[in-house]
Amino acid sequence: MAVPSQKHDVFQAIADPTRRQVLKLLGEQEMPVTVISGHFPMSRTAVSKHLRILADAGLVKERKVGRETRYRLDAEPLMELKRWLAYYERYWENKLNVLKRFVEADDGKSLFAGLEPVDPETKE
Amino acid sequence: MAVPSQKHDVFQAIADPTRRQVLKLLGEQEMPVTVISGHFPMSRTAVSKHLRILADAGLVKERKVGRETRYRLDAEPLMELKRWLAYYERYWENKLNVLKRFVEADDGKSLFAGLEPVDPETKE
DNA sequence: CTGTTATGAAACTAAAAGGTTTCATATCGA
DNA sequence: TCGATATGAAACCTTTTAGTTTCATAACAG
Repeated sequence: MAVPSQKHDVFQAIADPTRRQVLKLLGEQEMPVTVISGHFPMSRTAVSKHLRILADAGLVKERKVGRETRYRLDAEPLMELKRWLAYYERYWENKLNVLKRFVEADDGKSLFAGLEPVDPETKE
Repeated sequence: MAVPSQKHDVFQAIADPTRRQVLKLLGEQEMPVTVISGHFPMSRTAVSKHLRILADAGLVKERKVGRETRYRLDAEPLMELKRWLAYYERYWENKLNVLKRFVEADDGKSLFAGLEPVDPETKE
């Protein structure tokens, strides 16, 4: 119930440039497939498929209005991406990367190794 | 020169679960292909290909040490992802989403439309 | 009712992705 | 020098992906 069976995950969904553009477009405003596909050099059916993939990942929601289906952005699943990304932030935070990684990995023992191009390959 | 020709971009690179695991593994420590592939249920060659894709996206760096090649994480390209993601943060920040989007899009005119299920389909 | 519009499903295609196995090359160790 | 180790390149295979075209269905407008 929490995870709607998801054939496609967020990482996969945003891997395609077209789909990223679609997301951006739908951020502005809800719109039907025909309008969306007007922004792309491909058939409406192709865009429709992209929309299904996005919907699968939970990134867009659909709403029927008469004979048309309106699509809109749901950014919530991007939080997973954000969390994933957060893990790596420490690696680029600043010039202290090397030191920080070293300290965290080594728990403070041998504090001064690894600050030079010392290379763990000298391990024996 | 700035952009190293990149056949693969970051979005594509992290789309594959195996590659995400490789990244995580390499965050801990630099290591050669043989060691890396020991963590995966596939051939060394397959892992090697994943590494080339990651390297293509700039996410890993290689260093030759004798007969082996050591790979290590370079998280820098993930900043592009972070920037991309930042755009969407406003959509999940809090319950004021609807209001915020409306205000930003409309530049303050007609402040009270759109707060109800008003639906732009009533456009004529 | 009739024709037009909006859309998804189906069938098909070409190219890319993710693997495998085999082979060539370079470095190590003795 | 010789055999073992580490690795990338090549050729090949299978499944997915991104598109296309065609078709059926549902809702609208007269």
